Amino acid sequence: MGRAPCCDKASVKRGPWSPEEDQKLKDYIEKHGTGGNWIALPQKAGLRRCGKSCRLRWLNYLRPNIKHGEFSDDEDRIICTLFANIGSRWSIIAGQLPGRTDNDIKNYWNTKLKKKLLMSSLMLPNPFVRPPNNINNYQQYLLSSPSPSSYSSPLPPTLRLCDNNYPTLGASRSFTSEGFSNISTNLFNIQPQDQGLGPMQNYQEKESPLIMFGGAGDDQQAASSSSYDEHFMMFSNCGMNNISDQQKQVNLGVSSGDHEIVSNVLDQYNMSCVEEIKQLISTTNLSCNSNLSFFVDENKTVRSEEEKVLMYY
DNA sequence: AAACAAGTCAACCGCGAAAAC
DNA sequence: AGTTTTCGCGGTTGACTTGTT
Repeated sequence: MGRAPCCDKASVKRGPWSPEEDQKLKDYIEKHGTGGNWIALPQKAGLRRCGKSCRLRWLNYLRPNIKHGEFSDDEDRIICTLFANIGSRWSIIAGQLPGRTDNDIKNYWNTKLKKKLLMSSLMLPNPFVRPPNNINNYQQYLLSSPSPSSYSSPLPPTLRLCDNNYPTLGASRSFTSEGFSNISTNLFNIQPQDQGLGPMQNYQEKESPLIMFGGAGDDQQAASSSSYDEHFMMFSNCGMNNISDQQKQVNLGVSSGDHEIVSNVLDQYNMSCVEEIKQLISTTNLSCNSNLSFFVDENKTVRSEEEKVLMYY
């Protein structure tokens, strides 16, 4: 036996709203408010509509100060950053964008922004590639890049999205996607067979700057305490399900120390995106069940990982 | 010009949470 | 304290529009 329907579907009108219905609903709510009862409202307002339908119509279309039309670059950036952090929590994201509705943002993400993001990810150079020594302005370096983008990126170019289920780097043998929004930001070149070897062995050899936000347990400690240097940084306390409180404390301690380390390292690279990354770190709630992983590597095999991104989408 | 494909977005659905009883 | 009702959310649908062949 299923749930009782909220209204008699046979007697209510469905489909697009007519201007007359809109006016009736608007007039009623402006005069009486919603009365805290959407189910009873349509009858009182003289509408042959389901209460849920009225609520949706009001919230998404009729209520005052709704903003329609193009999303700005700032709005794009807010949506992308929040999505990377909290996933498809549209109502929360909408809360940060006055005048926008969760439905609008969800549609915008699904139909446009996701693709826009992907295209910009494929077109822009890897911003974590260390600029040549004679270039001390990273913005300049990007502008002189041989692969300029015809797309405008809604994100700082540091953020590239891919499926968290793809093999992650060797540091992450205890890294899991449990409870993780299915988007994380990754750029890495580690092979699946390298997983489980531990972080330092792999990355020191490559002599590439790698900054990783994410990981847990041994990996995190190893990266943070034993041999961090300019080649490898880690910041996170993610993936800490099923471990002892004591271990959690260790990890949390490690990650709070890393924040400063990461900031210092980012400062060294003189990149235009540094402030955005710092912002991302500071706004990310790294709890046991939520995390942000962020892998960056200057290795030239980045392109193949981006093709995986394409497959995912 | 017609047929088809792809994109868009308003609206619907069903579920879990919260509130009311 | 347990049950029922309502709300709010995220995923999905499908009618309509736009683009392509």
